[in-house]
Amino acid sequence: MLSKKTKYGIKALTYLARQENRTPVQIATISKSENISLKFLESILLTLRKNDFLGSKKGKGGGYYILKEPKDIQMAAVMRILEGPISMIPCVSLNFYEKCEDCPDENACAVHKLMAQVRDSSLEIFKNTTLADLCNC
Amino acid sequence: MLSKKTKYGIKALTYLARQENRTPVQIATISKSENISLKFLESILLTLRKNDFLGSKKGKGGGYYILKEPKDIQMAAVMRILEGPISMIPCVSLNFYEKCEDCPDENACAVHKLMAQVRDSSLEIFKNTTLADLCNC
DNA sequence: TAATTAGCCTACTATATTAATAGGGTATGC
DNA sequence: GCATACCCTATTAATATAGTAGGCTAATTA
Repeated sequence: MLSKKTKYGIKALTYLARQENRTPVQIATISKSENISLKFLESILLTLRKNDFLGSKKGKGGGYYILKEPKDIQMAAVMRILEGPISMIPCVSLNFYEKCEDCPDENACAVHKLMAQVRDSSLEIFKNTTLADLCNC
Repeated sequence: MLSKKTKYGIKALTYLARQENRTPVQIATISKSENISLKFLESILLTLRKNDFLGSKKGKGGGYYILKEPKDIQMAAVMRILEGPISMIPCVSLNFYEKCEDCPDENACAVHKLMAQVRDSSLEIFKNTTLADLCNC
């Protein structure tokens, strides 16, 4: 299941991508427009800022704005920051690999084999889809 | 994330698919072989039996056995029984659809658009992969 | 420079789900 | 008729998610 964190994060990114001239938008504005808990959104935007997707401006007239061109923001990167691994199981993860405790040989494991295929196809979509594709800009 | 329930269920299915002549296998045998908690596995096999993937035989010499040919068992069906929806978000689910509370128009929703693509590609894999493909039998 | 604005940061809590455990019940077969 | 092995319900522990609370700090504007 996709977490609300990721869902809200993607919605906020598309909202900001649609702004012209990178005008800062206040958290409260996005919160109201997208029906997202203000404080929760605040922490999500903070994460996106720390990972160099967003910039922020303090004080009056401040807010968040997008740093890169939407077409240069791969959804794979967004997913990994907000959601974590793209694969459904750690033993097939490229960026968050972990061995299964119960599984002696992952090359012989049916689950591993299946989930590796799913990861490949999902990853291809996330890599080939940019923020620009999602917000029509 | 894939639940252990699904992971264990798939492992048990492949184990049973490899048995010749549909000889019943005891829960304890699978539990030891695959390093799965016996009681947890018990409930998983029960679910698979109730959904007509497995048959069971009580008493001495009893156990579980597979009912259909492994090549006729789509992983999509297994996933839906054990894991639930294949999509990452209810609003794009074909079998477990739910509207998002916060989203006024899902056709305009970036998350919806992205997740629909991911569901399509995952579903295709789960539909085209059978138990026979996973256990080499 | 003082007041206001709006992001920054830490900590806490409520809820739900998952994973596992416990314990007894019931049908089967030798 | 007794041992075997599946059947079923209930409970609990651990974990992650989602949301809340409250104060701090930097920037802006008058």
